[in-house]
Amino acid sequence: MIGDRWSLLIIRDAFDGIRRFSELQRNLGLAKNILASRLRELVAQGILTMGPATDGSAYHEYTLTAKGRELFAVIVALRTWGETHLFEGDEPRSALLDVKNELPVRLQVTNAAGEPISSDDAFVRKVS
Amino acid sequence: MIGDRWSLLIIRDAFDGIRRFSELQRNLGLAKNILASRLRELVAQGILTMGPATDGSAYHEYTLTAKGRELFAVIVALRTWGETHLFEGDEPRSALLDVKNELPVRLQVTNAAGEPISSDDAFVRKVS
DNA sequence: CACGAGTGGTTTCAAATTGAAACTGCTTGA
DNA sequence: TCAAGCAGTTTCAATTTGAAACCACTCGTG
Repeated sequence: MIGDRWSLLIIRDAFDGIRRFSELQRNLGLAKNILASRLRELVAQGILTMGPATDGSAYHEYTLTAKGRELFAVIVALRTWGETHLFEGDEPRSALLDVKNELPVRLQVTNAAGEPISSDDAFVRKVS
Repeated sequence: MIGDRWSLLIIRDAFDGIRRFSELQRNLGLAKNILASRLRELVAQGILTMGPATDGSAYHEYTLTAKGRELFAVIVALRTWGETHLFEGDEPRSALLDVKNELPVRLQVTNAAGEPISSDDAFVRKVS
């Protein structure tokens, strides 16, 4: 799933409201066969569904399932990191804003009490 | 960076304290040439650094830079999603816990006021 | 209602990437 | 001292990618 170049970008676009095959292809600039293959995989994994278009046309569109929408935090995290590290100086960038007040969205790793923590404050435990 | 199968897994292992080449290779089960190539790339991108080993041996080890450590939220998000969706039933899984109280770590997308939001509550704005 | 453009793919084929295995040279511990 | 481990590199076959051509269907326009 995360194991390739395009799947997460497709999911990101899906969160941005992109639903159509051709729109995805133009947006991402990937080959149509690769896009078709990735969409097939994402549908098979239950992250996207293919349904009839909502605009009345005979085409169909891809939308996120509940399982797919749960990737929101992943996309926000990657977007945040990318915005601060993947640009040099004056390149075009974008921000994720709250619909209501248009202030930037934030992402926090917290403990059970809701206090922000860093990687030093956490450890992994194997669970059988 | 996110554009391949192994880089994020290497970074995840780095957060788990894996620092040595051979340890990464055993853990991830990838070919040594691919691992060497990915480590080179990650170092070149300033996500990892290669330094002398801290255990006194003449070998060296890879550690996360500040830029790399800022990927913590991404790794936590992916880990959380994977734990709830990538296992069926009784397979081995792991949890990320707070060092102090051993309670699970959580991840939240919030607005500026700190209130949790979903993908419907946010939109992307292009900024020049 | 014909037709040119757009949609949503599949097929084909060359080029790039991956992965397994063998090989190398240095280090470590017994 | 010497076998095992570390940290790679090289080689080569197999898989994956990406560009381009092709195809069938649908839409809007005149």
